[in-house]
Formats: sequence, structure tokens, C-alpha cells
Amino acid sequence: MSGTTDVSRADATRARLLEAATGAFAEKGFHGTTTRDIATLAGMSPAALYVHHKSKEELLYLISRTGHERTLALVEAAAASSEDPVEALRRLVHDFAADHAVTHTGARIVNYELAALSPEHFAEIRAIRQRIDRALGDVVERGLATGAFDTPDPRMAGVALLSLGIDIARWYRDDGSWSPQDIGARYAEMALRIVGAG
Amino acid sequence: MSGTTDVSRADATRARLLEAATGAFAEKGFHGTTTRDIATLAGMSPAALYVHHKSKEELLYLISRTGHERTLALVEAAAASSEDPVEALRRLVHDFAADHAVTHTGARIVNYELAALSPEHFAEIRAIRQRIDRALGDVVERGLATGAFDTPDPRMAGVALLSLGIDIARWYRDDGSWSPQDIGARYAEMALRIVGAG
DNA sequence: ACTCGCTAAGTAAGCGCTTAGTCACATAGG
DNA sequence: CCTATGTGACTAAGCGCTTACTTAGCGAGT
Repeated sequence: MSGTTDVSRADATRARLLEAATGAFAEKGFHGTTTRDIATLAGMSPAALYVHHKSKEELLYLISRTGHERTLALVEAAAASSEDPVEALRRLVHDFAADHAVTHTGARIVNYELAALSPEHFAEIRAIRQRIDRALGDVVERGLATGAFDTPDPRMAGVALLSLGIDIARWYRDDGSWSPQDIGARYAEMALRIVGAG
Repeated sequence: MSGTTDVSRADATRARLLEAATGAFAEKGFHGTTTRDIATLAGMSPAALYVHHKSKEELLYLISRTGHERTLALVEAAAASSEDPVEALRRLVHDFAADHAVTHTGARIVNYELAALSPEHFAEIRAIRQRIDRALGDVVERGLATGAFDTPDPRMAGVALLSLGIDIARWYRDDGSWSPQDIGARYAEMALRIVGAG
């Protein structure tokens, strides 16, 4: 009982530190954030960070890996959600865009702080990104194969679709007038126009 | 004459420092770049930077302002290049996308290092960005007014068009297989599909 | 029941190092 | 001699991270 309590308390502290790091990295970038910033945001002393994590870079890696894995799961689920390429792509772009809006702080780190990762961590993350690209590319190819899509350069269209979603992390603000669901729905329609479905 | 020579030599040195800073900021970010990185890249001693520039932030500001002014000029020229909204938008997106590919190092700083600017410099830059947004928005509105475009949410379509171009700065590599002209042409076609022209 | 030693969580202080920026001085052209 | 250009040596401040230490809760031995 008490053991369990201790473990969950430690986990909560780790999570607080990760949340603090996410906010700070998203706002000021990895190199613009100090370990004191993170500790202060989490309401702890600078040394507490090192009780729970090996280094500042490890915090970045954990945030980046978690975010990438969530996105990969979301994209693969959407790709497999329907036999119909139109419906699969609609859901993929909808969920991808809405997720980038909801988790825009994390998504900012995921997409714009890759260069601050260690070479080993970067290699691991890059592999996940390639799986995301492939899942999207497969849906586009399915649509071309069935004749549902019509685009002169499918690979470039795929890059553009990803850009649309990723860039949301750059411009989205919580106090804006568009909800993540609005954005997801509109972006899904734009995506279908881009690939010539309709 | 010799006075002129001296001035142009100084200008060349300033330009070398700006180029070095552009490369370093684009690769490692403003906070991840040291003044020694910049000076070394420019082939000078660390102190030489301060002969020609007030601070590291001033370098960022100069790079950012120059880049934004170039983009604004390009966008306004494209918007005014044709009475036909379809042709104006085609040229705008083509030039915007191709320029982000050609100048991707500078464009990366322009779009992803805004938070590192001083508050005063940021305010100035933001004003330029708003003029860019407005120029694009005007073209989209013209297309809607003439019935050439058809889109349920023109403001969101405008944001998406900008995202398409801006995100090129994130993924474009000089050794890739697509030329800036290829990208510009394909992206212009995708843009017209997004706004429902066609 | 009650110490005792063990462990995990957390901190105050500060180490070794790097940072942006400064300054006295050297050099060269006029 | 004067000004513009550039440098090596320097400084104050801030960085990531470590260390020595405190505190609190736990099971084991008696």
C-alpha cells in the first residue's frame, strides 16, 4: 500500500517535470530553456530534476518519443479504419490536424526540436517518422489504385498533406476562434481536394 | 575611391557574418548557436562580430527583417500581377513556395525563430507578417467575389495555403530530388484545388 | 511496541565550464 | 597623426549537472 503510494507519487512528480519541460520547450525551444526554468515551473529545486531524469536531453527525448508514438498510432488507426480510401484519408487528416491543434505544445517539440536530440535518439525518432510517412503514402496509393484519387505527383501531395497538419503546431493558439474539431473537418475536406477526390 | 573601397569591404564582411549567422541559426537555432560559431564560420575572431554588429540578436533581426521584406515584396507583386484571381493566386503560391525552397535556411529563421527576437523587433516583424497575410487574403476574396473560387471557409483556406509554403522551409533539403520550380508549380496547382478553382 | 538501518525523494550550495559581450592594443591606408 | 578594421585576453553572468546532506516512510529484529 505505502509502496504503491510512493511509486505513484514518484510517477506524478516525473509527469509534473515532463509537463513543465513541454511547456518551456514549446515556448522557448530546447536551448532557450534552462533546467532551472523546468524545475521552477514544476515547483521544485533545480536538483530534483536529476532525481527523476538523467539529463535535460532525456526529457526532450521522452516528450518527443511519446508524441511520435501517439501520432503513429493515430495515423495507422485511421489508415486501417476503412476500406474506402476516401474515408480513410478523411479520417487520417481530420485526426492528424485536430491532434496537432489539441497537443500543439507537444507537437511543436515533436516537429521543431529534432535537431536537439542526441544522434542515437534522433535515429530512433526518425524511424517512427518514416512509419508515419509510409502509412499516409499507403492510403494515397490505395486511392490512386481504385481511381478514387487523381493527382499528378502523389508523393508531393503526401508531403503537402503532412505539412498542412504539422504547421498547425506553429500557428495554433488556445485562445483562437477555431476549435480542433473545426480545423480537422475543414482540413480533411481540403486534403480530399488536394488529392483530387471529388 | 579608396573610401568607397573601404566601405564595400566592410559591407562584404558584414555580409559574410550575416551569411554565417544564417547558416548557423538555421541548423542549430538561435539559442543553440554561439557567437564563436558565427565568427568561426565567417573566418574571423569572436570579437570581430562586435565591430560590425551590436549584438547576436541584431544579427537575427537583420536576417529576419530582410527575409520578411523579400517575402512581402514577392507576395504583393504576385497579387498585383494579374486581374484574374486564378492567375494571381497561381503565381503567388508558386513564387512563395519556390522562394521558401531556394532560401530555406533563411526561411527557417524567418518562420521558426520569431520567439528569440526582442519585443520591439518582434512587433516590427509581426506587422510585416500581417501585411503578407492580408495580401494573400485579398486575392482569395477577389476569387470568391468573381465566383472563380469556391471554399466554405476562406480564412482557413488562406492559413492552409501559407502553411503549405512555410513548411517547405522545414523539410526541404538542397540534395533532394525536387527543384524549387517543380515544387512551385505543383503547389500552385494544389492551391487552386484547395480554393475550389477548377 | 520500539528502535534500527535502509532506501527513495528532495534540497542548498556550488563546481567546472561556456556564454555574450568588452577593451586595450596592433595594423594599415591616407 | 587619424580613422577604420580586426584581434587576443579578459570578465561577469549563467549554464548543466553534482555533491553532501536532510527528511520521511518502510520492514526486520528483538
